[in-house]
Amino acid sequence: MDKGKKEKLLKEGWQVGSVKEFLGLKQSEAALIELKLLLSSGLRIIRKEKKITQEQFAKRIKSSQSRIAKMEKGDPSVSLDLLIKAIFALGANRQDIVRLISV
Amino acid sequence: MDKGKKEKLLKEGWQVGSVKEFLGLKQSEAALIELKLLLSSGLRIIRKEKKITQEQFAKRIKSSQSRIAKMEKGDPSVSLDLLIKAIFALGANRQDIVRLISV
DNA sequence: TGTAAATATGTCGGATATGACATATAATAG
DNA sequence: CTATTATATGTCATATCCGACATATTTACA
Repeated sequence: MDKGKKEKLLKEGWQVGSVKEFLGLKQSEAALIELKLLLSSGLRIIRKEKKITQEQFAKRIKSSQSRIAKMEKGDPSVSLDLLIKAIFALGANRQDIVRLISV
Repeated sequence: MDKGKKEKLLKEGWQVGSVKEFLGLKQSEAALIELKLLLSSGLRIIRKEKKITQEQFAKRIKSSQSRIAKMEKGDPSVSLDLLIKAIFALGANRQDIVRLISV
């Protein structure tokens, strides 16, 4: 490939090395899902430690029981924002989050 | 407060200890914002390490330059999901995320 | 300086996540 | 078993976030 063309392609985003990066995108999707699952199960564990029901917790954070259930089940409709907001609302701090997602 | 009433209130969410928990909610909001800011600046650092512009990066992850700018500036319209997806897309892994948010 | 590249800011229509609700299923006691 | 309580699942209207675009501002460097 000639130099000028390569530069142009690079400027446009990928093209050069695109297959690898396509995999990269799928990888990062997978990494995000893994992360969410770690937080989902962490949320459930912490809530149970606090000995409250999904319904009680939902009222505290002005959400709904069904959404809490979805959070803890790793439902794809649940955002990272909501998950982490919920974990913080249970009294956890950043280090607790770190512990949850470190393996 | 009599026992039955307290149980009923607890069942409804907070009421008992509500001021503390109100603060707790604001605290968790603050914690979430702090977290996002750590990731925002982390994203910028990693992108610069990779020596690519916001525009190039945007094309790779099928986003837009303006959204990348907002991510890195900690704009409130940017979700945690998008931030972390972007960081993963730059080749980072979970441990890298952990490093970014550990103080 | 000037000027081109990079980044920031504002806005918008469409896409996705939200709480709420109904209802189904599972778990726990009596 | 069978009530009662807890959790799960499906759906919906509204709220929020998204990429895209236009444009302003900042940065880099001749």
